[in-house]
Amino acid sequence: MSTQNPPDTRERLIRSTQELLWERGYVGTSPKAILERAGVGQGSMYHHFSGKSALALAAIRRTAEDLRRSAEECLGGPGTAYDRIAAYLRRERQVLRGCPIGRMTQDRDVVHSPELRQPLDELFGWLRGRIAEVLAEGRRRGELSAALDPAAGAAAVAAVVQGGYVLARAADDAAPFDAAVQGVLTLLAAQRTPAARTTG
Amino acid sequence: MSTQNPPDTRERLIRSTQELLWERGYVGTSPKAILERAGVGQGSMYHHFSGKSALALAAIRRTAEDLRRSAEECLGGPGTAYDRIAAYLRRERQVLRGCPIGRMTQDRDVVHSPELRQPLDELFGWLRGRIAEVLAEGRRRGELSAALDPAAGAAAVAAVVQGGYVLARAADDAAPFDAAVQGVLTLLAAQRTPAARTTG
DNA sequence: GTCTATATTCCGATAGAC
DNA sequence: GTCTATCGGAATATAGAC
Repeated sequence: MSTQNPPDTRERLIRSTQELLWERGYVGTSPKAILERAGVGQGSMYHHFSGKSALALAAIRRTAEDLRRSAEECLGGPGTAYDRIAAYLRRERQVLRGCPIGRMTQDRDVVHSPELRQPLDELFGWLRGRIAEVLAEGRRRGELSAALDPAAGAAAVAAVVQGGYVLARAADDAAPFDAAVQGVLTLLAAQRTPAARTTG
Repeated sequence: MSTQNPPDTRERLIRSTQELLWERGYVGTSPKAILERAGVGQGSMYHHFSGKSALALAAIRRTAEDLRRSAEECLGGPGTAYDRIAAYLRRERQVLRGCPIGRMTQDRDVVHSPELRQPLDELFGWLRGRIAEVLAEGRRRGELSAALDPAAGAAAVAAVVQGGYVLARAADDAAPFDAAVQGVLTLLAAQRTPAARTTG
């Protein structure tokens, strides 16, 4: 826990690293670039962190926490299960920048390090579980068909988001992301029981 | 077009690059590593290619061609529209290695280069179009509900595959990929008209 | 065509002054 | 705590022999 005053050196280092990891990935992010963006010298970084990987770990954990909070805002919101999934899928995103955590899965040094991979595993594990809860609740309430498997449906919803980023970046256009979201929502809407179709 | 005899130097360079781009991405792949894997000297590479990016372009194009052929084998196969989508989603994959083309979308140098991004755009553009064709055909034949939008459904199917890789790599486990595929197939199965439910 | 030797720059980390 | 100076090694490319 750091002091919550004006961003100190340690805090600036973490935030610079969060940005750079998002933009360039782990391999593509050099300590030098981090220091320049943070506006501090090399000595500061090695005073606060043992090296690049320790700083990356702090940055990845911070980003994962932020994403989790942001997802919970939608998934824990009001409305039917379908409404909450739709809110999550349609929430504002910088589609062409991709997912700051999802991108880490394409970085060899990250997935090969148990420490660095752990926050990724935890975030996506939590996300799939949380979406599955919402779907299961919808089923219990009679909003959604009993034929829907919450765990599988949740994995599909989470995958559509991550894959949507990939398709959008390949096209340099957010349209494929939006189409994928629309596609899975249409499929999910068909799982609603007649009684639940008053919204959406 | 190269000679199709025993793999010559140029061919070995391309294949080494295909492997390394898959394993390490563009930024993480050095000419030195390519040469060592191909078993040739530095001079050979700069004789056949102008540099790293030209060699990467040849490798990416080759990989995209291979993936396209492989996808067409499933999508152009026999059976109902649902069967063909299911065959594509369930075809054998090295899930934890990820998609060799999808991973390129997380590489800054690749998406920022119009030349290097083009094969990615073409492959995923073709894939979404091809899946949409299959869905549209299924709708015309009365196998699938008229409520299903082929383009959006196709984007969702393609996204589930790409996102499935991301979830699996984060978990270091293929299970989330399989769950996502199962999830979207269950949703798609619900779009089949009663007459088409003799298979699957 | 293919090789080795070399050039230049950047990487990630350490040393030590202030 | 923060800075600059420096290290050993790797990245990408060029030069030039064979």
